[in-house]
Amino acid sequence: VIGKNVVVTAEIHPLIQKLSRAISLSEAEASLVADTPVYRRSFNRGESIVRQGDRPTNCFVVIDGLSCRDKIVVGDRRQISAINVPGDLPDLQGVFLDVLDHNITALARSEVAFFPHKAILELFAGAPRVAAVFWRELLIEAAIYREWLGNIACRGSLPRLASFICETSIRLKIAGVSDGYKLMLPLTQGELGELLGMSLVHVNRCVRALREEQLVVFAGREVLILDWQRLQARGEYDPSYLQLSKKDKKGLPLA
Amino acid sequence: VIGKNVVVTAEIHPLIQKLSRAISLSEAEASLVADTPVYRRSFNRGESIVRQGDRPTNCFVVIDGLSCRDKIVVGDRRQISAINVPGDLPDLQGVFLDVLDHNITALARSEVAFFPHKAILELFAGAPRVAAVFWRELLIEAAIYREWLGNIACRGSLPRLASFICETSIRLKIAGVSDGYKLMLPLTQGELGELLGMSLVHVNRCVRALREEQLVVFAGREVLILDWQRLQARGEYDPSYLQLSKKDKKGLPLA
DNA sequence: CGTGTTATTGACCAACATCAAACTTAGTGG
DNA sequence: CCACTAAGTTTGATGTTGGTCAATAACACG
Repeated sequence: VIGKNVVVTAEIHPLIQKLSRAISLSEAEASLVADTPVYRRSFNRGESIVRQGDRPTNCFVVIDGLSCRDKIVVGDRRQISAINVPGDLPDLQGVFLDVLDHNITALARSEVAFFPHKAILELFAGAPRVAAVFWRELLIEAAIYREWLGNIACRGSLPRLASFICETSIRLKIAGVSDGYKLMLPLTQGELGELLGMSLVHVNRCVRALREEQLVVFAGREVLILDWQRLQARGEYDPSYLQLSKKDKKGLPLA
Repeated sequence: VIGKNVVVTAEIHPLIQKLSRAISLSEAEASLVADTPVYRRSFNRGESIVRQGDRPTNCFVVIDGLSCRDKIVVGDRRQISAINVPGDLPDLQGVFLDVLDHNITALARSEVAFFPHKAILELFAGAPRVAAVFWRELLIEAAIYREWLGNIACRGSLPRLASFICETSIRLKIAGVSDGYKLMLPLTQGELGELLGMSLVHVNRCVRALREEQLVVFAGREVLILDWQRLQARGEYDPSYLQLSKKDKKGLPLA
């Protein structure tokens, strides 16, 4: 739990850190945020941060690492519906809805900061600009789902994979954990398949195709983008749904 | 524009009507809501209510009719990513994000009530319980997207169509415009295809299959569910993501 | 060094897309 | 009321994408 004196604290309050990226907080807002108690916890790859059926009383912000939303769909098939990057607040759902309909699972060792629902409700009531940041993020999350729907429904497998890499590159770069070309993405090809709605075998074929086209190299838990523009073209990727600011776009050769 | 005296007004303020279904408004809340000015407008089938690229200054609540979110994905393919039913507030996006990344198009003659962004922001600041209603709805919308992702990615075409009918039946029933068995759904099979991510021809075959299995009849602009339970089974449909209350479930033989 | 996980490749097959054409329905104007 | 048109539906034939099965190779970890 962090005290009032934010600036000189060794550990910056994770919510302040997160919000400062989006807006510049006033003194009053900052101290309001700084008052919300947090406790940090780490999760290893494969661990559930929250589970389907849970009725959480806490919410959390991702400080570091990578996680995903997932759900068992039919018999044994798992669907991954979203990737969470540092700065995300993936469990707003728990604040407003009773019971969780999916899991959030760590894909890499992740550090998260929990804080009580009550705190975030008070924050929303007391600092509308902070609430607006979260409205925006939730709306962008919805826009990402729509984009994925379009990808899975309309595009072939290779553009689908290419689009995913483009999107994730941008999101990791905004989150400050990638330069946009070298991505730390510890996903197995099986997980990529659960994400993109295709079989493990076919993911492999697409990965190979992207390598042969000199667009992307998959190296263990890293992904290297060799040619951003051609990759974007291959994925017919238009990032407008991400609502990027000019600052966000810097450093990526977006068409 | 509606005055303060809500109860005796001939036309009930559409937002009050909408919110009363979710929570019981206090006097103070009701009068706050009643103060937000609205103007109504009708749209014919095929008309855009808002368009990709717009920077709207107004938001709207659907009073009656049916509409969808849609977007041109690749060359000429349109993807429909969501259906809006009466009571929905589909353009919260415009309040918090600059530019719209998709259209909202009327699928049947629709009546909507517009009100300025400023009004809804004031409402959120002044009535947190009202804000909570909209948080919930946006989160459920996101849950619906996730469910559709799972459907398109994991399930065959017939369960996909069956699931869509189950979901829409429930949503129309909650909206108060269907008994859950007879749905007013003026979608062409082409539109169903854009919605489910399959070709018009294949939609037709699935429609026929559902008819032959005596589960659903498509009659012009109406859909009749003959056997809810078997339809649900055929679609492997689990509505938990809709966060239904007990009241909502009444009248539908959900497993 | 062995054991389990992940990646890679090939062969085969099914679901669904595409193409093409006939048929039905609804709307329009004479 | 009928003829005409446009939109939507239905059906068949054919082709392709990507799934499934199966086996091997490369790693990773104790």
